Order: sequence, then C-alpha cells, then structure tokens
Amino acid sequence: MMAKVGIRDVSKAAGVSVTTVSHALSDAHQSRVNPETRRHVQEVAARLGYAPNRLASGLRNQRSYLLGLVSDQIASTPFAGEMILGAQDAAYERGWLVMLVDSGGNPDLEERQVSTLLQHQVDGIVYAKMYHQQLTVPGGARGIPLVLLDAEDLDAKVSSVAPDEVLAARTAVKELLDAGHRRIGFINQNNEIPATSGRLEGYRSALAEAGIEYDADLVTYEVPDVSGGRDGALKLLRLPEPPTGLFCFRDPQALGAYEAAQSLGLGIPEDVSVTSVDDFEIISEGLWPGLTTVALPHYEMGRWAVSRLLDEIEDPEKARTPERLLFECPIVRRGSVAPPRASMPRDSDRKDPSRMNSATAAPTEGAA
Amino acid sequence: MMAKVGIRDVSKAAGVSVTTVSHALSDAHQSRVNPETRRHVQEVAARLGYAPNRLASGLRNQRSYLLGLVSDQIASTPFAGEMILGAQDAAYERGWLVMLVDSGGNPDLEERQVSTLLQHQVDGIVYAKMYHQQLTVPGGARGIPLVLLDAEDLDAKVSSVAPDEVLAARTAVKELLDAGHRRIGFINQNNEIPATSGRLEGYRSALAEAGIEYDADLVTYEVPDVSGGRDGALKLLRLPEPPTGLFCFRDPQALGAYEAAQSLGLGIPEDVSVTSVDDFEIISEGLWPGLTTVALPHYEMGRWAVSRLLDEIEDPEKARTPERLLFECPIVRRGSVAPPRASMPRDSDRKDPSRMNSATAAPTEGAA
DNA sequence: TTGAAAGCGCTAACAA
DNA sequence: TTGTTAGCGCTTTCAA
Repeated sequence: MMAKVGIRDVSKAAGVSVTTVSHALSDAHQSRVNPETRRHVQEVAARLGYAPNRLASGLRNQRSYLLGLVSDQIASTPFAGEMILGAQDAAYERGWLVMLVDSGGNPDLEERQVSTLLQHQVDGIVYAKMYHQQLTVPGGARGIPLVLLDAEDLDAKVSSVAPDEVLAARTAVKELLDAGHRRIGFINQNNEIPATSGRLEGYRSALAEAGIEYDADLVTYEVPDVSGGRDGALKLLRLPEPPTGLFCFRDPQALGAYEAAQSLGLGIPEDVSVTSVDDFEIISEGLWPGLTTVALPHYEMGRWAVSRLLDEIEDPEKARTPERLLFECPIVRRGSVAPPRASMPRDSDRKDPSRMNSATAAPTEGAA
Repeated sequence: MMAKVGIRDVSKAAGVSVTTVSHALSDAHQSRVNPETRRHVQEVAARLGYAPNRLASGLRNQRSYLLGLVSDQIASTPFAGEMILGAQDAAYERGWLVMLVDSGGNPDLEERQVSTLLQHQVDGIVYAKMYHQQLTVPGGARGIPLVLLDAEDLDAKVSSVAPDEVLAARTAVKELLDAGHRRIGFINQNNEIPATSGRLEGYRSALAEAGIEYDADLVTYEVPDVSGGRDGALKLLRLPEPPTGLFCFRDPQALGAYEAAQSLGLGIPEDVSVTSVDDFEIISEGLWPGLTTVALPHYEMGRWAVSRLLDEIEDPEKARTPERLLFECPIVRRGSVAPPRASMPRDSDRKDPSRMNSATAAPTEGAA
C-alpha cells in the first residue's frame, strides 16, 4: 500500500511551496495565487490523489467539520432512520460529517458520550429524542452550539424543532369531519407527553370548530401500540351509540383498530372510518384499505435541525435568538375514510357523490 | 464561556511538565511516573475538567479513533437502526466513534462520501447494505481496514457478516413441518438476490428432509411487500388442493397473507398456519394472532462487523485471513402456527396435544 | 522519575 | 505573487 500523499508531496511535485499549494486548493484564498499556478497545482494534486488531512487542518483551524448526533433511541423507533438521514444529508451538503451516539436512554452513558464527542472537537451537537418532549439541555453539552430535535427546551435557550401536535390532530380529525362524520372517537395514549395533550387539544378544537360538543366518553387512553388500538376501538365501537369515525394517536393503534373492527364484523371504511398520525408506511400502505394518516416529517426535521445548527456555528450571533419551530404535518390520503352510513340514508345515496370520491381517494401504490 | 483547558494548563496547575501529565494520564505509560505524582496530576486534571483533544492526539498517533459506516439505505429499512446501533455500541465500548454516511444507493455520492471519511482519517470502514448481497469492494475504500455488513465479498478478500438465509428458511419451514403440515406454500419474492435463492434452498431442503416432494406450484414469486403477500396467498389458497401452511419471504408479506386469508374466510392458525422471516416487531407482535417468524439478528451483525473491524485494525495480521460469517437466525414463536385441520380428523383430536401446545406458544407481550 | 523538544499535516501571519 | 515559518495540542524520543 502506497504511503499517504501529503501537502509536501504535492508542493515538491509541483515545484512550489506548501503555502501556494494550500492557497491554490482553498476556496477562500484562490485569489492569492496566479491562476496558472493554481491550475498547475490542482492538476498535480489530482494526479497524486492528494486529499487534505482533516485532522491536521481541524487542529489548526479549530474546526473539526464534525457534528455529534446524540439520541436516546435509534433502534426502537423506525422513524429514527429518517431523522438521522435528514441530519446526515444536510450536514454532508455543507461539508460536515455526523457522528452518532445512542445512549438507549441511560443518562450516565449519555454524559460520557457527549464528553467523547467534545474530545473529538465536534463543532456542534444535535440532541435528538425518540418522541416529542420537553427537557433541559444537559450540563455537559452547554457551551457548544446545540439544537434539539423532536424536543423543546424548557429554558427556551436553544433552537428546537418538533411536530406541531395540535395541528396534526386537527388535520386528522378534520378529515373525518369533512367526510360528514359527527361522532368521532379518539384513541389517545396513556403517557403524559406533549403529543398526548397536544393531540387532544387538536381533536377538541377541530370538533369545536365544527360545532360539535366534546364528549369525554368518546376519548379513551390506551397503550400506544397495536393492542392499545384494539382495546380502545373495541371499547368505543361497543358504546351504545358508537362513533362512525376513529382518530388514533398513532398508526400501530390504527392497525389494532382495523383488527377490532374486523372482529366486530365492521368494514373499513363503510362502517367505520379511521385516521391516525405517523404515516408509518409499512402499516399505512400495508393495511387494506390503506390508512389515511398524518405524516410526521422526520426527514425534514432532521434536515432543519442540522441546517439551523450549522447556521449558528457559522454565525454565532444567530444562537442569541433561538428559534423554536413546530413543523406542519401533511395528511396522506388512502382508503380508510368514507362518509358515515348514518348520514347517508338509502334514498339519498346519490345526493353528494363528490364527497364520497374525495374521501376515498385511490391509494397510491408505489412500485416495489 | 471558559476557554478550553489543555494539557499545558494541567501541567502548570500541577507544577509538572506536560510530559508527566501525558504519562500520568495514559493507561500505557503510567509506570513511568511516580504513583504520588500521578495521583496528583489526575486530581488536578479532573478538577480542571481536562479532556485530551483527540484531533491533536490523532494527528500525533496516526489514529483517529473514528470509524466510517457507509450505507446505501439507512432510512428505508426499519432494521437499519438495529445494525447501526449494534455497530455504534461495539465501537463505543472499545473507544471508537462511528461516522455515518448514506448514499441512498448513488455510487458517485458514495465514492465522495468514502473519500470524505478518509480525509477524516477514519481507522476503518463498515460497508453496509440494506439487504444481503454480493459485491466487490469499491476502489476508493481499498487499502483501509474494511468489513462488509449484510453483504459478501465476491473476491473473498475482506471479512463479512450476513444472515444464513438457507438456515433461516429451514427453521421457518421446519416449524410448520413439526406442527404436522405436509403441504406448505412458499411466497418468495421476485428479485434476484441471495436471500431469494437461499430461502428457496432452505425451503426445499426442509421439505426433502421430511420426505416431501417439491411441488413448484406451491412456490410463488411476488413483490416483497404487503400487496405481494396478499397476491401470493390468494393464489396459493385458491389452488384446487391448497396448502395448510404458508412460509412467507418476509413479514410484510405475512401481513398480506393474513389479509388474504381473512378475505377468504380462513382463520389463522386454525385454517392456515403462517411463518415468515424478519421479526419486524411492529408487524409480528401487532398482528392477531402474533406472527411466528425467524428474526434477522441485525443488532448482532452490526456488533460483529465492528468488533471484527477493530480486531483487524489493532492487529493487521488478522486482515490477511478474512472471515466470512453467516449468522444463525432464531425463531420467535407467537400464535400463527397450529396443526393442520386435515391431519386432525375429528376422532383423533386428542392424540397428540403436546404438539398443539408447542406450536401455539403464548405470545410474549412486552410492556408498553 | 522527570523534562525539553521535535514533529504529526496543515494554515496563515508575515516577509520578501 | 510566492515562500518561510510558527504553531494548533498532543505524544514520545532522548537526555538529564
């Protein structure tokens, strides 16, 4: 294996000093070098396959072009991949690389990981959480540019990005309202996190806006997985006056709701319409009919977090006015929403066919 | 913000030379320093919050303690998180950090990413693929320690780890055979990758071992997602002499098979048993009944890849004899397998109850 | 047992 | 326009 080629090799081969090589190869200092010399140097560098050692330049510049991504759960949430990818893409496009650590939720480990990142002189840190939460930035990470991902700073000192939970729920519930549903159940989840209260608020405000009174019997709090969805749907659909539409806290619950409806002999969407939040595609596209659900924009949030972080790194002034962004969440329409049976007495079946069409838009089946 | 504390600050505060500080703080050179001095230095260093600059030490040592993880698809596969986490854990435990890049399958971008990693002086590279495949290591990545993850080297020059596809399929099919099924359908997938032929081989060998002749009509090739599972199951279950057990290429197809069975009025597992490969928990645990499926050990593969890589970095001799590992895949039993109806004529229902028990082991419902 | 000093590969202030 | 050189923070050889 050939020895690594350094700047001195290039300078010798090109017959110029290392300074000239450095300047010729730098974007910022090109002007300090004769265009002809520059071309020559670049040519020689390319021929030798020279690439600057970023450890050395980082040491000299006090800039590593490294970012740390600190997470509490990479593996257990299927969305993490999207957030990470968004972060990595945004970083790479601007010349940075991201180093990943995952503490599995262990604060001690996390502290050591942050310290390791700092030893590597990362220029900034993205502090990511597996679900939207409020927190205080841990001490070890202060004093370095930092942005929160899927979290908010209780002290409002650092920038953050998270989904707009209220709006997400409003969107999902409005989809049911627009289809004509008046009696809409909400399978919420039973942990005290911002999403729980936020989505409840969105649910209530959408109803209020449609002039529908809030009925606590239509809201149930279940574990946020398939079995919770099953339990909640069973509970709601067995009510004396069951809802015709179900809004689920997240897609796995919707899967459970499908199973519950089926076990009760109810068809989706003819007998009960379902919307949800996540757009966890393996579920939302896999179900039959496809699930109409509000997508959480994880890739975009990851991108935004890194963009903002780099902005603050390159212009420290920006860090003085942190930005707290709540992302809008787009709805993805598939086949789980139709007008309610009750609102369509037999003799008026044809009165408003347009509504039916819009509510049961064709599923978008991607190529395999 | 306080200025960063360096080794000189410690040396001044402790009243010793930087050499002594360096030795006192190093694991390898402790002996070169008076135990008392050492304790003193360590104390001062801790008090000042000194942590060595790894850019500087890396430059000096020609070792960055950085690993590159090059992947073609982090986001689109929900398992990637597990592989990445396994890699990151193994690296961190041995003092390394991993930098992640994802090319989205774009070879040009990948080449530039690898070059960026090399500029950062990574000590080695894990080259990961989103699904098990055979490949040649790209030129830019040669000459540096490298291990393949979920892939195999056509030139057999570098170490690699991937699931044992044949064994995985054997395990899943044997589960059906052991429950008494003799007519077993295989919903394979329609891309030419090692898993396709490997699992077919496993399917055939399991049948052969049980003395069952291979019947090509029972194997169907479908897109590897929910719709493919639906199509395949429909096709097989509508055969004049339909299978009583279905082996699916992967979990999303199994979900489709569930839907197909349901639409045909067939119950799982009473009318048709299902096994699969993946253990994609949101599906396998979410389905009702839970899916009996063979787990692909992504976390472990990620760990192994990095362990092996570090072994080769620390002892370059090891790289001369690359290891090609095929991981065994454990089966996770849930509720989708029962003895076939046909093999249990009414008057012999009680003849072999133990078998029924083992086949329908209770689902392991984890806490939310 | 301790310290002085060279040097890892690069950038940039300063000099020519 | 180009070159000489100091120094980023650390480790380690060599000398004391």
